Amino acid sequence: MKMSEGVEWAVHCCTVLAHLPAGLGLPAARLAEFHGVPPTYLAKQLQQLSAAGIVTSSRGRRGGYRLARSPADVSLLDIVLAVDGAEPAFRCSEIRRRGPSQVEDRLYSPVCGIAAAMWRAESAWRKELSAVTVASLIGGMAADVPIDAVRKGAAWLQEVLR
Amino acid sequence: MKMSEGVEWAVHCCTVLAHLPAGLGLPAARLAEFHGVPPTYLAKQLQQLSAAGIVTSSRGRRGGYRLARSPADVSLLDIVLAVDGAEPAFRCSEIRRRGPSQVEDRLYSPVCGIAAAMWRAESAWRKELSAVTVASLIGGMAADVPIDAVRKGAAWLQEVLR
DNA sequence: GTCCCTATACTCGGATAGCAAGTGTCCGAGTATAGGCGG
DNA sequence: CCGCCTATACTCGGACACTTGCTATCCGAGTATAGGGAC
Repeated sequence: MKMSEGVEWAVHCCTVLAHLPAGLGLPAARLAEFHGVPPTYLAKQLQQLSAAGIVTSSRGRRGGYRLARSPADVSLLDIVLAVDGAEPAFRCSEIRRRGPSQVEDRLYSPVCGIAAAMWRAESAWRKELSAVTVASLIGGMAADVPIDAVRKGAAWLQEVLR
Repeated sequence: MKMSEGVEWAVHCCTVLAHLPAGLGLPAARLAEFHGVPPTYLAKQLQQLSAAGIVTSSRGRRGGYRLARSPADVSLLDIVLAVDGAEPAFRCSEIRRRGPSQVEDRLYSPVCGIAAAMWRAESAWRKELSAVTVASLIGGMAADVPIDAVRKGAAWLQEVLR
């Protein structure tokens, strides 16, 4: 089981977008440049974030992406579901109803015990992810990202937005 | 993000194997028949369970698979890791160290805050899975599986083991 | 000097190839059994 | 009648195609801006 590579990019992009001055947007090409990833592919993830209502886009000159909501209102779970898909990782194909031991459909319990256990675990996973927001990530970065990197990033942003 | 289809099969197989009389094995073909899945592909999952030390196999006539440990000592997590791979779903590619804001490697904290949050969530997921064992699954089934299905399954097992 | 218009350059969005991993299958290596043969 | 030996049938294990979905890319649709011209 592996998560799409684009999730990592999308989360990083959101933390960058959270630092934009209100009303301004940052083009996908700039975000790709900042993170050193293929611009054309990153565009795809940003489109999915846009479709999910996490970011808004504006076209044309001086256009780009910006957060659609407050950083505190965007959870890690929101981003993961937007980019990686919302359907659960475990899919029950109801094989318990096949083979020589099968009986009438109406006799089975609504959910298989194995699927229930799997979904309980996924629920715990989602709960942890929903407890983390872009705002809290940025808060953690303050004590985590090298001060020089912060400075260089801010300078770059200044340059690009001009 | 999706889990391998084989995980579901493997878990079901383990619950069946737990019902075998001590010392006897059940061939992959019989397990496939019981669950109504492709025999040749199920064999692959069983090989992985065998490699992980969850089941043991014996070749030749009257051979087959049986649980290597007590059902209470086989967790759902064991099976998932064996079949679906043990590496974490989220892989951090350290993109924070790329682009215009990069600084010397030694200045960065050992783990990226985003990766830490992701792995915390995965840890919660694994914790839930490790709390469920084949034994507890079987216990739950007692109240969950139609009595007629249990009876037919037991009869089929009797027939096959003869 | 001010307003308007047009051309331009820049942006996103969806449609389009390439590739890796999961899915599905097959045949060869190995072993316990069953039957036959000799004692 | 008993024990041994061989041939057999059945099992797992790894090597081999195929398909799906992720990865990566490109070109067309749309828009704000900048510059020039008219008033």
